[in-house]
Amino acid sequence: MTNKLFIYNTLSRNKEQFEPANPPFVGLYACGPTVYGDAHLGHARQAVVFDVLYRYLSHLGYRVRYVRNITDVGHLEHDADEGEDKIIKKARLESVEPMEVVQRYLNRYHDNMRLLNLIPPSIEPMASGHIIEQQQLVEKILDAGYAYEKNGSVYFDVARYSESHPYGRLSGRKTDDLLANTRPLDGQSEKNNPLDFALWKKADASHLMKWPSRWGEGYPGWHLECSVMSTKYLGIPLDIHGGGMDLLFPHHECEIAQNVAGFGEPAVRFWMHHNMITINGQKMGRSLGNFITLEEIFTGSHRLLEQAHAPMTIKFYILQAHYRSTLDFSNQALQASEKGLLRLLKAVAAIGSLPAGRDSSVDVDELSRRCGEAMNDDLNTPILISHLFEGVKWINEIQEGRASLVQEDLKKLKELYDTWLFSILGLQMISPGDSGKGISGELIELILQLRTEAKNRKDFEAADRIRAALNDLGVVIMDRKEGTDWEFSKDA
RNA sequence: GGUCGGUUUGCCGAGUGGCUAGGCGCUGGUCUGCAAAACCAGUUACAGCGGUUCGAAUCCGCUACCGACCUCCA
Repeated sequence: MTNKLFIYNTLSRNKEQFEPANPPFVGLYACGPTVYGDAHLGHARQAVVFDVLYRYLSHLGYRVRYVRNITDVGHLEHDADEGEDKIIKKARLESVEPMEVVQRYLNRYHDNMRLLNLIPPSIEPMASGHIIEQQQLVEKILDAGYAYEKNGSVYFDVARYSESHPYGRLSGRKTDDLLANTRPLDGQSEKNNPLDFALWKKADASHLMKWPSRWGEGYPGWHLECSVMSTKYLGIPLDIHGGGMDLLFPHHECEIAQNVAGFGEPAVRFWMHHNMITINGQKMGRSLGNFITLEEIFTGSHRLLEQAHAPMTIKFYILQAHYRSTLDFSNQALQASEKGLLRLLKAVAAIGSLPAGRDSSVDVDELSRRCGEAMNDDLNTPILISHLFEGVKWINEIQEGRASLVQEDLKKLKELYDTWLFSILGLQMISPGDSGKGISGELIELILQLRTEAKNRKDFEAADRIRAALNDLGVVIMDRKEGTDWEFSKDA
């Protein structure tokens, strides 16, 4: 497992060597958000994980088409029979057009993603823009005999399907178990079987978002959009389909069933699922109401937050855990990430001014190799980051004169960070200059000159007073051998 | 209830049989007028019990606790 990329495939529950179906092209699809509210930490994890995958595949030389959908219709609030579309519900609450809700939260989502320095997907299709295609897939499934129409709605026939195909393979479920453990539905269900799911739902007169179809006015079921849009833009089979573990069942299971029924094959080669962010040991989610939005984190406005955190801190915090592990939120964890990231970035910023040595006491090539090895092992970003800190140690030691690198190796070290830290992990330098309550750098320099003069007179009381006053204004002073350095404190 | 997963040092979090990740914190030291920063050193854990093995955090079994999914959720 050295120079080949291995990815954990949920289908096999094993790490498998990744090869695209049609090299050098890679089709990557990830389930994106339903835009009826602000993105929270969990959405950030989804986006960060697949952004890194996208970047890494590109780094390996693949030509990747990355598709991330936007769900703007068809997502039911409760049970499929009695549900109300989430977007519509929000629109009613806010007395606006459904598409106004979609647009508002989509814009905000994009703002958040930009702050996290994520590369926009190649294509970001919306469910509402693919109604015709979704209807076509419903017809195919009907023609194949795996669905039935009832009162203007169309349902997938799970029982029929599972006679000849394994339903539940991805999520490790058995149809019998599912049947035994499904709650009986309230009222009179139209569905033949509780396991059946909606492909097309009839819309009554009051429904805001609906489209004409041969079954009457209605709207598509949620699972349909991903089957349609992933295959439309990435073909069959497509290489990687990702999403949160909470989508494994029923969403992705239904997708596979739809694909097999409609296209004759499962369509997806690798299924990747990232784990959840937890808070107090519980999953952070919209339904539990225990989520913290990205906006709240960036501004520090949530009651559980002790301070605001920069987008890069959030990203670093996410990348310090492996994507298949749960990641627990806490102020302490976030602060630890922030400090670590600042130390890392500080060292990296200093590479350019390191003196070249006559020989190299450490092996940059070896470190670089290990970075690749970490990523090849199912995107082990925590290990990659630990290697990047190894380099930090070197940089600091070179500054202290206790290690050395020849010019060429210094250049390689710089390239190492350009590649792994900036290009693949997609982290950015945090510029502290925009904080500090509008004090100009020149003014600070002037004051520091006065302080240096005071120090030279041995008037330490004055020097300390100046330092304390500047500190209150958010300016941190560091006396070095070469002179006094300063920076705006992070929470100024 | 069913299925699946987890329990790692003060905190976060890697690690699938021997080579004691990493970050944060803490302690001591170097440097400094003092701080800060930086560096050095220390902080050595794997829920419990039993088994396999020359050797287990890592494999097997049991127990306890936690969680995810089974309804929408990244």
